[in-house]
Amino acid sequence: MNKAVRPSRPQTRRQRVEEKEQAIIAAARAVFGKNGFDKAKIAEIAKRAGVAEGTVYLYFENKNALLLAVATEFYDRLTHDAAEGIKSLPDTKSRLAFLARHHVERVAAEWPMLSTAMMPFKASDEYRQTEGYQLNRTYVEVFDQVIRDGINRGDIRTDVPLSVMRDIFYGGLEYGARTLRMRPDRADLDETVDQMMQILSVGMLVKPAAVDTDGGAADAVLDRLEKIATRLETTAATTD
Amino acid sequence: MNKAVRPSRPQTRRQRVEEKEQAIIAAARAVFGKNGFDKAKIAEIAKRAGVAEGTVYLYFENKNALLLAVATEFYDRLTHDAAEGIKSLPDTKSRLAFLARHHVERVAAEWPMLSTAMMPFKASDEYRQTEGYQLNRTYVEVFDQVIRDGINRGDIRTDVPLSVMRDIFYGGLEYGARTLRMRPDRADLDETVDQMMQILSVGMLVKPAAVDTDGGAADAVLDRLEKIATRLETTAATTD
DNA sequence: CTTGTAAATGAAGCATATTCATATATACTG
DNA sequence: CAGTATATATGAATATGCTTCATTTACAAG
Repeated sequence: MNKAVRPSRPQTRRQRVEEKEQAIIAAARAVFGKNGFDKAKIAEIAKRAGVAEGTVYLYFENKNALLLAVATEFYDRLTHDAAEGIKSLPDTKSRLAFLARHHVERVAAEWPMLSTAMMPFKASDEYRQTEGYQLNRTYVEVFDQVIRDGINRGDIRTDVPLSVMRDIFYGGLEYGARTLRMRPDRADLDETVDQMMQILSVGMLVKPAAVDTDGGAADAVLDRLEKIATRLETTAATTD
Repeated sequence: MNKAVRPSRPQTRRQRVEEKEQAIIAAARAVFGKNGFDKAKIAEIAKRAGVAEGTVYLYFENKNALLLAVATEFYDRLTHDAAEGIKSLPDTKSRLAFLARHHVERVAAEWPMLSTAMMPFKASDEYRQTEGYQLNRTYVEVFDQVIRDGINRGDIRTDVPLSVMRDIFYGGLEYGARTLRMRPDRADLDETVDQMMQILSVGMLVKPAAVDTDGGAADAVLDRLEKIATRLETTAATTD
């Protein structure tokens, strides 16, 4: 129970433990971020966190669990900021643009960690059973909601499944982020994202111009079909 | 020099060496493919190839070099088949469709290997200096050429850089391939690729060409429909 | 002050990639 | 064909790095 606040630095025992846990996570983030998961040594993480090697295992079951902790913090922030960012945006297009900008910015920043981070998860066919998958799932839920909303508003085409849109959106952005990071000329982030959105939005949005993508052919077919159907329904009650 | 062909199994010394090298690569492909790079044990590869553990290191500097050998074979085939496949295709749109189908099919098939395969390369910021990057570069050159050609023909929009198109194309397809592989319901590959192309082509192709987004399919349907309607109208002579 | 418990330590254990001293097979030479 | 140099092969030894564990230290309660 709480007796009194000791004037010394660390307060209660529990608090000191939490602090240490944070220190280890912070150290891990730094070391993972430097050269990726594989090259990161537990020894270095321990040293940075100011603990013995064995202590790390008092807090995390193994190296993967440590990565998961780092990834969880990252995804929590990412998801939160994504959800927060679209709140004030009124239309589907600007929401998607925001999500794209936000994603690329964050991913490009934490690239070394991320590229390897999800690897232990993504590698296997059982990816779906991993916690890493769940983190990602929660994150992309923000995107999914924007799309569903967009469909209700009539902004988004309905002939392509959500999952396909999601894959193209995030797959494309991830590659884009990587390219951005590698480029020696450090091409402008905003400009690149704009360009990506030019392709993506045209492909996903049902815009007035795109309604007529096929030159009205589909409409003509549908019209004609309706007429025939009506006629068949009214006349022949005999079908096979 | 070639003396005479010995009737025994292995011919010249050089040939036996090459055979063994191939055996090791084949074993490595199998083992990498099973559970990815990390979980693959050199010991198992050696056993499968019928050599001692140390022998592997006579042929390949280390595990990474072995992966590179496997990846090189994969990419060589991939690149060759891609280049071959588009040769007979006349228009930009069908070429892109072919490249997409081809890519997804191959990537989905060799997923466990690939997902980890490029990881040791992709992880670092020096990716561009790796041989893995070069393999990829050569491969996507096929795509780049299709796009450049498409631009000359006026099929492809010019307001978005090639690199952006490339990233979205292959990034999207990679994610799509992964999803396809994970799906328990094993969604139809062709259908999924079609859907992806619906987004990608609208985004990349120039409008006028997009008037005919479905390659004239709608027109064909309409024609057929008209004929059927006419026939129905004339035979069952009951009109309203 | 004593003692039980939580927390921490770093040396030992273990799994694997890689190296190396040694052995074997092959080709060449006289 | 024997002798020898060279290429090839071996598997035990080494190195590295994650993980465990017996021991120690710090803390809180009585």
